[in-house]
Amino acid sequence: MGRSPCCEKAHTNKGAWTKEEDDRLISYIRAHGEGCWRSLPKAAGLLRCGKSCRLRWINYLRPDLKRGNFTEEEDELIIKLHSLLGNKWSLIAGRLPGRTDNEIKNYWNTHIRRKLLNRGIDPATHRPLNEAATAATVTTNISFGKQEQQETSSSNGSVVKGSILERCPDLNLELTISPPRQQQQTQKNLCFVCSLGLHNSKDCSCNVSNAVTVNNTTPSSAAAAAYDFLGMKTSGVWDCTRLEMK
DNA sequence: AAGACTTTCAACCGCTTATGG
DNA sequence: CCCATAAGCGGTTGAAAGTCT
Repeated sequence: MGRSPCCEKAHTNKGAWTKEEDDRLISYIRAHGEGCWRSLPKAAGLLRCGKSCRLRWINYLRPDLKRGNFTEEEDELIIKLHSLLGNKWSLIAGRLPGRTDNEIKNYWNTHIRRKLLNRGIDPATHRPLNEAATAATVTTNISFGKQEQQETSSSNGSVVKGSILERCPDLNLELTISPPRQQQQTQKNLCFVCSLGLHNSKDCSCNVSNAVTVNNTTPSSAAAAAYDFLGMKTSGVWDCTRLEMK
């Protein structure tokens, strides 16, 4: 007994999209907005499944997509966010306006992985390769899912998540990162540091002072803490009570 | 010039999560 | 709650383009 198909495959096109299909999808969404993806293909006169339409729109046709090469700053941001979030491409994409999860995932697999390997860094653990080889089971990623949170031990007992939970039994590991789009609409000409939501950082060049609430810390100390955290400048022990960013 | 090999990235697949009745 | 359905996500695939020999 298999999973029911998402659409009637006999009557849908597959493979690369034609210019005409693109035009139909664009004009339909312009006129009606992103509504129900399942019913969209029929309404737009497309022989595609809703999933395919959604993907095409999100990854290729959306007008706010940046396209083009990634900048050095974007590279470094992706690396930092990946070290923090792991393969949560949609979360990472949420921090890079104009970039899609698919694009970032592809870019990671084709460029950044190699870049890190050339630096002698294991792309999976973000630790030096020789260290990663000897401590292969150590992970610095923060877990999100129920299943992952159940992983609290390993053969050598050195899983960071386990030790964090041991040291901070009340820790809420739910990490909420707000999308930057709304801020960017009201804050023009932000420096790179502030574009990450890290206002008041010592590296801020635009001097935008803005409230960043991280639990009970003051905005400025919270921002500084968050910067250190994202910049992995901690002295090896993360202040796990400050992980929640709203 | 041409065939082999490698790289890139759009698109697909199947699973998980969210939502509504 | 439970179930059905839709949306979202991450891993994977494969065609096309690029590079090497």
